[in-house]
Amino acid sequence: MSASTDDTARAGVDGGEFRRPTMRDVAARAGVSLKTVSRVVNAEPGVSPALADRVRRAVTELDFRPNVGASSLRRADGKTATVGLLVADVANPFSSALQRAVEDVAMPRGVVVFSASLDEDPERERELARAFAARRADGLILVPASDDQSYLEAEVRAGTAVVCVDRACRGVDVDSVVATNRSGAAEGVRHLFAGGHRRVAFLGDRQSIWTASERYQGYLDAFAAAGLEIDPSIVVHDLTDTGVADGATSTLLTRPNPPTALFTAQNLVTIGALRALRRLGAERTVALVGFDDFPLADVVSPGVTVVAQDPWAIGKLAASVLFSRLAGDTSPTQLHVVPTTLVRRGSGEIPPPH
Amino acid sequence: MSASTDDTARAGVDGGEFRRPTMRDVAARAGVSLKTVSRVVNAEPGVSPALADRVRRAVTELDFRPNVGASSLRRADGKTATVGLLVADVANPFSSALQRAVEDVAMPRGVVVFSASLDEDPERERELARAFAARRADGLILVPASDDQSYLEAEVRAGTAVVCVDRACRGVDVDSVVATNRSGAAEGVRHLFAGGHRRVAFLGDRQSIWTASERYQGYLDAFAAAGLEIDPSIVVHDLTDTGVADGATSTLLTRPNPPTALFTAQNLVTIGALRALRRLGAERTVALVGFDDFPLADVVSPGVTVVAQDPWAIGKLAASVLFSRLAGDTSPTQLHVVPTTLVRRGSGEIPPPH
DNA sequence: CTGTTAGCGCCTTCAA
DNA sequence: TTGAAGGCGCTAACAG
Repeated sequence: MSASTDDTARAGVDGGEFRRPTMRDVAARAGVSLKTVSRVVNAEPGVSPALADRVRRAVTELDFRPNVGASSLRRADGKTATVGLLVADVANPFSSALQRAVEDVAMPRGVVVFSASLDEDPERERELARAFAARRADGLILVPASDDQSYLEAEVRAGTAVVCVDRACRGVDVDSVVATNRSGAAEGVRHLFAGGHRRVAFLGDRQSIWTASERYQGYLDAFAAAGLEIDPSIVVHDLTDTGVADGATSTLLTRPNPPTALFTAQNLVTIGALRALRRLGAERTVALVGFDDFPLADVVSPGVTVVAQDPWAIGKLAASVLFSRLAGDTSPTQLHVVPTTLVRRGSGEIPPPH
Repeated sequence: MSASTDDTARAGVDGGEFRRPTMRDVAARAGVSLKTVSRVVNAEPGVSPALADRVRRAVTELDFRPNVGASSLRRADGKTATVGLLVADVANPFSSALQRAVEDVAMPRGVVVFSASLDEDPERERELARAFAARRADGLILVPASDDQSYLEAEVRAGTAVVCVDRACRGVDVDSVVATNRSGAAEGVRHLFAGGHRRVAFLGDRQSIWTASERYQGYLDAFAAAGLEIDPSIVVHDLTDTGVADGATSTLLTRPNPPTALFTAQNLVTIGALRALRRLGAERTVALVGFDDFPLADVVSPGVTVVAQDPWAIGKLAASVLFSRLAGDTSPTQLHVVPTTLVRRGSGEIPPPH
């Protein structure tokens, strides 16, 4: 039952598994040398049509799949036609739009994408970058979870292209693509001021996250420019998911002298605030401006006014930069800045009471 | 400038790139044999602590990264600690929740995930499955876009584990994990009947998609069980994105004798219908039940009643099955069925006029 | 406990 | 235009 007297395509493993056909098998079947098969498979010129045809037939008959790992081992450029993508959470709409954009640039080039979620954990960032490097990804697109990417220097020197997205890389000289977090946040808060609000609460994620602290700076900028004092009791950080954002919003709105408007600095925070507003029946009395757009922001009522980033455009740009580096572009690295836009949908235009 | 007289770590490529250190480099630096390095790197027993330490130091000093491709080439099991995930669209909430679940099962095992979007294109399915196979993914989790996966047979025979999700695989004997599409859809429609509706429209995706046709069957089942006639003029198929779903809903509701309730058979269709309902100011007069839950379904007003699938649970199950197959489970393949649940949120409880 | 030899599947270099 | 030899980085099988 487990005896393997057949030496062509059976593995010795039990369960009746077959050995994958190799170029040698294809060559034998087509009656040519291994190198000729290699030429045909890689579309190298200089093979007579007759031979090429015989090879192609053998390839389909045997269901031959070239082994990219083996070929990159010997190949001059060592490329694997693989890139890695590290985001905060693939289930977050910002991340998944980014991922889709990267895919859309990679696929037409025959490049496949590794992806992984970091959950803002610096250790996971390093582990997964290492895991992708061990699989010899040609490039890495990374939404940094840590504040120092110098651990990537060896990879970069070895020829791995790296692009940081959403937050700039630090400790290593590579390209980054970021949005106008600070000025965009300031614009959102100014919009609330323009509507007559003075008590504008800030709800944001952990300040150790670069974008979170930038957006908080924008909030501060807007207050400073308007000559207004900040009330630290309506500033809340460390909101890491919708649940805690919901709770924090409740607390804020049910205390004495509540804010008349909310600025939520991240999409999950916005959604949490939205839930709280609805539960309290306050969605038409308390103004809300969120940073980062999300699906259905236009369908809830009132629609949610946001400072929108374009994750798809950001991803496209990041991937384009990555591939041009892989193609040999050695110009100085750049920090690419993508503008945000204020999208008025109703929630941000609610006037203060009085 | 491009001369390379240095033979240690410089590549001949211009641009000053460095060759990656190999086990040989580590061995030389630690003053041991290559095999000893291999043992330490792979945590094989039988290396004296002193040597192991020297090796580990050399590894960090050189920033050595083992080459998984090369190792799998020689390794007995040929495994790459890599799985591929093929979904309809990573940017769709159902797909991205699924992806996250797969990741959560894979990561603790040191397995990384390739992912790709198929956009319901059968050709892309085959191309990407082939691309993942060429990189020797140990397993494949697949939301089929085509109705025949027999092209995977060679992979399966070669030992690649395959699990189909959302729709059962056909043409190849592998595990599948699906939801109760037909009975769930019937339950959703029955719920509208129970609320007094008789004119219930069906809005769905292309019937060539297995889940779409199953859900349509459920719609038919509910009508048959209730002894009601179907009005084909309020049945619309081929709704492939939110835009066309929005348009179709508008058309349906602005014609004479419009339906009093909508059954939308996919999350993007539900969202499109929602947009149309709001634009027409009909969200509180026309009932709506959607198949498949989506973020913020509870935040819009009224909340959207849905037949919910649990993509995270489905993904967890699919990944568990995959890894148990990879671990050697050879029991007969199964069709795992995950139940759907009706979630009442308001839109499905709107009564008919009169 | 440590090292040597051979070869995984493929591409490079070079010769016919 | 075709093919033979050698080696990429690593591990299996066997020595010592």
